[in-house]
Amino acid sequence: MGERIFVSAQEVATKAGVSRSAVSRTFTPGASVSEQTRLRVLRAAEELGYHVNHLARGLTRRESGIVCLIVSDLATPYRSSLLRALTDRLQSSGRVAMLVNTDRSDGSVDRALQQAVRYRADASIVLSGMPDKSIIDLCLRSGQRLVLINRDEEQEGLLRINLDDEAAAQTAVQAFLRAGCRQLAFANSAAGTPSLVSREAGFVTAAAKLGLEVLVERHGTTGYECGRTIARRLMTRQQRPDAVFCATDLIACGFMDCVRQEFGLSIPTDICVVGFDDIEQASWGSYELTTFAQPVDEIALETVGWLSAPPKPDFSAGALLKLHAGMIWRKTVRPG
Amino acid sequence: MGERIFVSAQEVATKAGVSRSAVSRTFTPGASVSEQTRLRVLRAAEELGYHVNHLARGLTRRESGIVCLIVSDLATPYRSSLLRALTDRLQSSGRVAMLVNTDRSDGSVDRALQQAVRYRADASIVLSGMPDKSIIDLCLRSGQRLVLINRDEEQEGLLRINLDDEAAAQTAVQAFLRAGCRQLAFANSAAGTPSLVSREAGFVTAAAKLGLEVLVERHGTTGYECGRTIARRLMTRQQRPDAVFCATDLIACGFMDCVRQEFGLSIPTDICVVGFDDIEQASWGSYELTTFAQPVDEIALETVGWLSAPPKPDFSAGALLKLHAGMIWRKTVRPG
DNA sequence: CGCCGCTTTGCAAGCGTGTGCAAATGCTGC
DNA sequence: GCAGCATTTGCACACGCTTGCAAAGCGGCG
Repeated sequence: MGERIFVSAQEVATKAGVSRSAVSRTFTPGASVSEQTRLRVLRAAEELGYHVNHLARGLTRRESGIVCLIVSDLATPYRSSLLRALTDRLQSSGRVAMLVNTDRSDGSVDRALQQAVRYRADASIVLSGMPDKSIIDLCLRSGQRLVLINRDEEQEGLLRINLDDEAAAQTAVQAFLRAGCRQLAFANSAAGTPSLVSREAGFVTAAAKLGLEVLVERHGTTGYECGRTIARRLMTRQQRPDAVFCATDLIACGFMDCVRQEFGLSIPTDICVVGFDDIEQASWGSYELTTFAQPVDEIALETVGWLSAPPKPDFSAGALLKLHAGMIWRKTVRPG
Repeated sequence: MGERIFVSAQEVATKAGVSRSAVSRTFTPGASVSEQTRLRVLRAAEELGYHVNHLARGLTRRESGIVCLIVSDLATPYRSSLLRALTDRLQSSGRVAMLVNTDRSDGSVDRALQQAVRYRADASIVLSGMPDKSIIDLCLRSGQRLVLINRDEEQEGLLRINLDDEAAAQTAVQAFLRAGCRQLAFANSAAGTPSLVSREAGFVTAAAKLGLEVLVERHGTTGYECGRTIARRLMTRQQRPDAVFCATDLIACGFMDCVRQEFGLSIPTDICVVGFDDIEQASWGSYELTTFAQPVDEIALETVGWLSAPPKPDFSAGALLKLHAGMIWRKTVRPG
């Protein structure tokens, strides 16, 4: 037990009666080996249970195949589905994902990136938090590719993927108008994340352009409970809203449950609701929430596409990608 | 761009005016270095932006610090919360998680474990699928620790963590009886996962002991839609159940939505429902589901505890840990 | 001042792999 | 049989780190 007995390329070489280089070349795609020795090596490797040591390989190749995913709120529906899409794409491109959970202390995004550097990750994908500029520099200097998803960071040399939150907000306003709503509201958490901020701002300005004011309410951390609390606040105002855009589907679910159960309202008759993310629960029978879909697969596709792209100065020098979040019509907004 | 310029221990050594060993020892807890040189090394390292290369360290130490998590259905509430607990505990024990998603093809659990061997992972934790015996052997021979969660595998030398599904099922039967239910049913998927199987078997035999028969319905893959379909089947039988134990909270949610919306029943007046897992949605206002809680934190705790334990033959030689799933009383079962 | 014991330091041999370079091999055409 | 060429092979160094071992430094005590 605990012997840690690995078979090395040398052993395979002796067993197959070739040099160690031959073994190495057999497992290096595109290297020069004759078919005959290749087969002999493969057979010997099979019998001995040999597997290339990727730590050693990463050491010499200066390319580990590791991509670091830096995530918080891992157990949240949207985050976990993005995570699934990313790992899936990464794996089918021959890479392997290293997962760093930054739920605990703050400043841990920086520590996560240091971890990535220590393991010589080829790239890091940040789904949460804002890394310090000095750490970003460290990563870039280490030749690490960096992708920030839904973050605002003006640094050059990295890929940023954002959604067109403003456009979505504008669409929401129009949908509410067509449904005949007069008093708009926005339900947000107090987290102040870039995407949340721009959804709110987009909604407010789009409404303002049409001469409408919106009641904005912010509270706590992004999630179900936040939605419930905001519903209570919003529905006890003298000016009750008849349309509310929730910054997140989770918030929307909480909002709807509270509004129905504690205020006896029915959706969309009394009040229209729109969410954002299109988590699985949004399609459940209790909600049937009209919402905007996070293009999770597209995000993953673009991300690992960029990782695989040759380092052309124009492309890999950094870019901002703005993806579209399409509206999913369900039953929480009255059709125009 | 893409220069991959790393600073090595040698450079730090020259800058600090010491030998390379001194640098290495500075970053090795418990090694013998004088405070004076330690500080000099740390300063030089800081200025140069040096970070120990964990690939190289893993090579010599024969201990990579990597733990491989093998998961399917990553985006599912229960799985993602278990994943969060595990990464959290792993990180605070100084390890790092490598995530392998086995959603795609079958046999991929085996490939995932091979991946773990290639990266010389210290351990692998399998949350899904059944690895082949030969691969398990490969892992054990490689000195890798292996943890199977909710899997049935009779192999020696690894840790298995299961829940006491039978006990939970028995508790459910009793709760239903106390609520005055007469016709029991079990809603399951067709996945045939060990935990699903033993929940069903436990429920059926516990009922049988009390002279009750249960209507068992299985369909499709474990999830919300499965619950809806089963509800339709169960509620159109001539013998309608008035109590149903769902193998999973997701199934229960689908079941409840369908039963309320398509059959106009109310819970728990017309029918009692119990789920399993205690996912976040179970506590949402639309469900308030009485269910059994997966002891996620305890699972994570036991797992990394075992990983850290010294390889005593009696303990680390393998063990079966049966954890308790406590009942969470909400509002889908009439109180006795 | 010399000896002893303890801590600190440097040397050098690994860990397992990739790869440039030169030697060896095989093959073709005369 | 031999020159000429393409392919295959082996040697040896490099990658960045840990660690056993012996030498060096340091302080105390007789």
